[in-house]
Amino acid sequence: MNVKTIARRKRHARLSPEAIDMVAARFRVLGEPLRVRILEELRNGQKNVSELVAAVGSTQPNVSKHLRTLQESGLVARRQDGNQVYCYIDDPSVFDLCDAVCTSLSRRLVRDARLAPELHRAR
Amino acid sequence: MNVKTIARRKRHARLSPEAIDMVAARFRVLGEPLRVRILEELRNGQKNVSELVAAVGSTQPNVSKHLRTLQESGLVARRQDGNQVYCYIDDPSVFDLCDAVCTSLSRRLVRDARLAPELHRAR
DNA sequence: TGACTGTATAAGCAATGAGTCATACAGTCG
DNA sequence: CGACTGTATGACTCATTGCTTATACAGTCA
Repeated sequence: MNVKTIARRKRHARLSPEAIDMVAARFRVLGEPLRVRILEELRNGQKNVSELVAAVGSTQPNVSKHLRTLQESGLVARRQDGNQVYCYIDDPSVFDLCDAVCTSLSRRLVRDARLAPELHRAR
Repeated sequence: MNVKTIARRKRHARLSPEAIDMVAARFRVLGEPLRVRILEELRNGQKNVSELVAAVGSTQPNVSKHLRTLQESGLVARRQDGNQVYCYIDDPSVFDLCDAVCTSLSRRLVRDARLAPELHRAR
């Protein structure tokens, strides 16, 4: 696929199969709670792997693997400093996605609450 | 979780584990190429199941199952009309997500092309 | 050099989920 | 009613992937 195929895409034009695969792949990376958690932790600044392990409450190999996934997708970058590896957000637009989803979900929750208020009454 | 917990979330405040799970779940729904394809097909208006099956080139049971997933996540709604079931977008903000990902991906592709132009030269 | 810390990787297991096939169900039409 | 069409569901297979454990590798410090 030409490099700028996606960029040049007209509004509402059909995405190519390759483009759809890339879009779905990006969403799939964000479809894992632990990875979203890691991104949230990095939202306030870089952290090294150990700090992330402690912050998200998982094992070091597991966090390391998720960081690899996040890096390969271009969302996170890593910088080695001596013994440690510092991770930081490489594509801040990912937070726009998260915020948009939060907004959409909260709208839905409020709407559902209106439809069935008895299920959501404060305790 | 209180209904408006997500809605009231402060900017950069930490998301609750439940909120993170919900966000990841929404992304996971979008992490399947066929589902993105179905959403794209519905972008220009409602379609019944048979039309979707023909449009996306999959089997009827498979499309039906993905439609169920899309409906349960609140992205798509269905309306029965006689023998047929018409599907339509129930949360148009999903296209904002897709477009944002496309923009991000194209930026990355262009950037990578600058770093390694020989890999992206037009054939 | 050797001991230690921080990170990455490999192997194995278990769960998830996409796809297929067969079939059930519902609506229409004769 | 029976035949037919459109859609949903259940059972199954297979590939993917998250997690764990053990281990390898790299950097630091004595």
